[in-house]
Formats: sequence, C-alpha cells, structure tokens
Amino acid sequence: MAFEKIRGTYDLLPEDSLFFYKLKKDIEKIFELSGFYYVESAILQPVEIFKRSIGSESDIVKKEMFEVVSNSQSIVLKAEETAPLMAGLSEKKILESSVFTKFFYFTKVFRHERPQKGRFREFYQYGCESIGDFNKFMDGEVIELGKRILNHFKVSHSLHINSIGCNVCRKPYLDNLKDYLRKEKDNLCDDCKRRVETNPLRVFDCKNEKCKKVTSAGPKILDNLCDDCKNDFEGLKDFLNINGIDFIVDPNIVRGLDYYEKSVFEFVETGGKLGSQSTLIGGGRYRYKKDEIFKNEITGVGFAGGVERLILSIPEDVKKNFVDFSSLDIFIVHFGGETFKKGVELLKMLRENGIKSEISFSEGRINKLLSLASKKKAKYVIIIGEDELSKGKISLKDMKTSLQKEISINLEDLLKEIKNGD
RNA sequence: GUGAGUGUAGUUCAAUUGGUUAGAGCUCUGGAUUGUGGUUCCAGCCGUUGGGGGUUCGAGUCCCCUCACUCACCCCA
Repeated sequence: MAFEKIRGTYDLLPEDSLFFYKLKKDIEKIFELSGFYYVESAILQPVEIFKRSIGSESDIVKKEMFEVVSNSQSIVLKAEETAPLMAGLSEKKILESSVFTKFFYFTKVFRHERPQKGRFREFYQYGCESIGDFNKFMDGEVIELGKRILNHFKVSHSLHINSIGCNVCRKPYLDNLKDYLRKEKDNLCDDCKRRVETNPLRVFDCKNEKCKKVTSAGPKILDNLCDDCKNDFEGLKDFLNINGIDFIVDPNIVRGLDYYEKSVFEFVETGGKLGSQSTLIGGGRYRYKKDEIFKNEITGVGFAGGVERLILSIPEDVKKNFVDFSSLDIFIVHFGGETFKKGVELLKMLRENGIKSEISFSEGRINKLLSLASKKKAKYVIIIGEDELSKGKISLKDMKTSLQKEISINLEDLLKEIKNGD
C-alpha cells in the first residue's frame, strides 16, 4: 500500500457504515422526540474559542489541537462542540427566544491524542445543550435523554453524578483544596503533584492508592457547597428518584473542562467492552461569561457522548438486528429487450409508491440473479420473462417461502400480494 | 507525549532451531443447473509476508529504521 491511513482516523465503509447510519438516525430521532433542534458548528474554528472556554491550561488546548495551516489566522479543527455552539448561541436574539432553547448535534471532533480502544483523533460526538439557569427538570431531562439513548441500544451502564459548586462556592473550595494538597504534596504521585496547580479536582480521579488516601482525608466539595448549590443538587436527586433513574453520587466525577459548574455527571460502561476509556457520556451544567467571543453570558446544561465508544459498547446481536432493517423489498429480474423495458417501468412505479426496490444490472442466468437477490435480502423477486410478458403477467416469488405465482402487471394486485405476504 | 506488544491472501489463522515453489478454513468467482436463490459437490482466483535497509550461501523467521494497529499511562467522549 502506497499510502497508510492517517493515525487515529478511519473510513466508514460497509458493513460498519450501515450500522453507523442507522445509529445516527435513531439518535437524532430520540433527541427530536424530546423537542431538541439540530445544530452543528463549523469544523474550522478560531483557537481562542477553546482557550477561553475549556481553559488554556487544559491538555486539550495545550497539546491536543489540530492546527490548520493558513496564512493569517490561528485556525484549529474543533476539539469540542459546546464552546463553538455557545459562541453562536450567545447572540442576544437567539438567547431571547423562548422556542429555541434545546439543541442536539451529531458531529466530528478532532483531538491529537494517542489512539487506543475507544479513542480516535478524528471522531464523532453526539450530544445536546439545554439553555437556561438551573432547573431540576432541565438537568433531569438531559440526563434522562442520555439514559434513553444507552437503553435504546441496550448498553449496560451506570450513572454517576456530583456537584462541583458554582462561582460563589467553588473558588473558595478550590483554594482550600489547593492549600491542603500543597501540604500533602510529598504523599502524591508525580502526576498529581502537577495536577495540584493545573486541575486540583483531578486528584480525586487518580488511581494511585496514596493519592486516594490523601483525597479521602481532605476537604470534599459536597460538604462545601453554598445553600443554593446544595438545594439544587438535592432537587436533582429528587427528580431522578421520582423518575426511577438509578444513580451513584460520586465525588470523583469532576469533569476536565473549565466551564462546568453545579451538576456534573457521567455514564460509564459496565459491560467490560470498553477497556480503560469507559466513559460513554460526560456532561453537566456550564456558564460562559460574556466577552468578545461569547456575546452575552450564557448558562445551560448538556452532555457529549462518543459515538465510537457507544458502538463498541453495543452487544453484537443488537447490532445485527439494526442492520437487518436495510433489506430490500423487491428485486426485479429481467431478460433484456422488452422485458427490461417493462422492468424499468415497474421499478419506477414501485419506488414512487415507497417500496424499496432494485432491478438487476445484468440479464439472464437466473440462478445468479436469484442468488444476488438472496444476498441483498430481497423479500420478493419479480421475474419478467418472455413467457410472462406474452401473457401480460409477471412472476412474483416470495423469497422466504419460495412460493411463486403469476400475477397481472398491475400495481394494486402487486401491492395486495406483498401486503398478504407480510 | 511516554511505555509494552502486534503486523502473513478480502477475512480468520498456519508455516520445525533461519532451509526449496508461503499453506488451510471462510468469503469471492466459475461450473454441476443457459428460467429458479439458500444446501451439497467440483474447480479456480487471491500475497511485493506493512514499507525500507542490514546480517546470511539462504530471511515470513534474526538486527536496525519507519509506518500503521493494539493495549496501558496521560487525558477525555
């Protein structure tokens, strides 16, 4: 092979593409049913959007951005969907709309990380954003949607929730935590020594036993929430309980990006299909402060899920069932000449009536063509030969039962036969 | 970015301590069957052994470089 694929990328080809296509349509449908509207930001973005929102100290901004060579501006491939969307949505007119407050997307995202199971450099995220200040119904609806998608594809999972406070209580807590961790620095692993300054909450996520000991003895964010945040968190838990959604309060859920506040949550895969990248969906509540990029302050709640991770988590038999939907209703077999003309006429009629149908591109060798119809999973085959044509009829073969009958060339008769067969 | 492992037909895997012409199942193509698919039987196609360099009389096998994949760290979806 002259050219190797670019690392961390892949092409969507049959049969993977068939399932992907179906999955995308199903996810979109689920969002639509809850009143969410489709949106998608540009792939090319100014780097500032990500620096301002997810933090210039985050790994994503520091080392995972794909830069585009361009003569003037600093352009990157989007590393995330929420920030670019918020930049656009922060326009006053859209914000003031009482109709357009809930959005969903299904889009490509780029991050220059070392690929591994469930992690790519060019990949898809699906997700949603619900704009507005904290409201347990809003946060609950978003969480419920995440769960609905996972349930739709029969993915085994658990929901972890936490609150990381707001701009009132978060800052004092973080300062407090930093002070504590600095004192305990000698008892932390090398990674965590670094994290104390860059992202102290992340220390809670460390797998190292020594670090766990330090965090378990240190200040907890849930004990340091302001009254507002405390009430909001309790409200959300009530809502989830009332709706029968199981959850685990997990102080280790901290989210990596700067813009999060209050409710944060993760859906984690529990079937052992994902390896170490087991987060299926990550999300929470966020606040974008007004500046040159975000035209007005904007708050909301949303989540993002990795499509490739979702696909990896879906049981094989479930995948198979979804792809079978792409079978063919009718395959038309002809023998050239007049029989072909009649076939084309029929084909047009069938398609205009919403029946998924194809005609053979070659003629004769009926055993080959039936074999092809079989592989295409055609439910019926219409055979148009000289015999049939001379009688003004066609043969309709039911591929499941092998039964075949001659019927007149007439759309209504044909539709009736197909209906009976179902 | 760091570490470890892997790379052989379309695919799943073979190939003795380095030894002749790199094999097999499935898939695919053709035939048995030129108007009847799935089953069966027969036949056939398919490889620069990821790429490049080196050691050797001889390399799929050993060494170096490179690329890709896999797993983990890190980070996150």
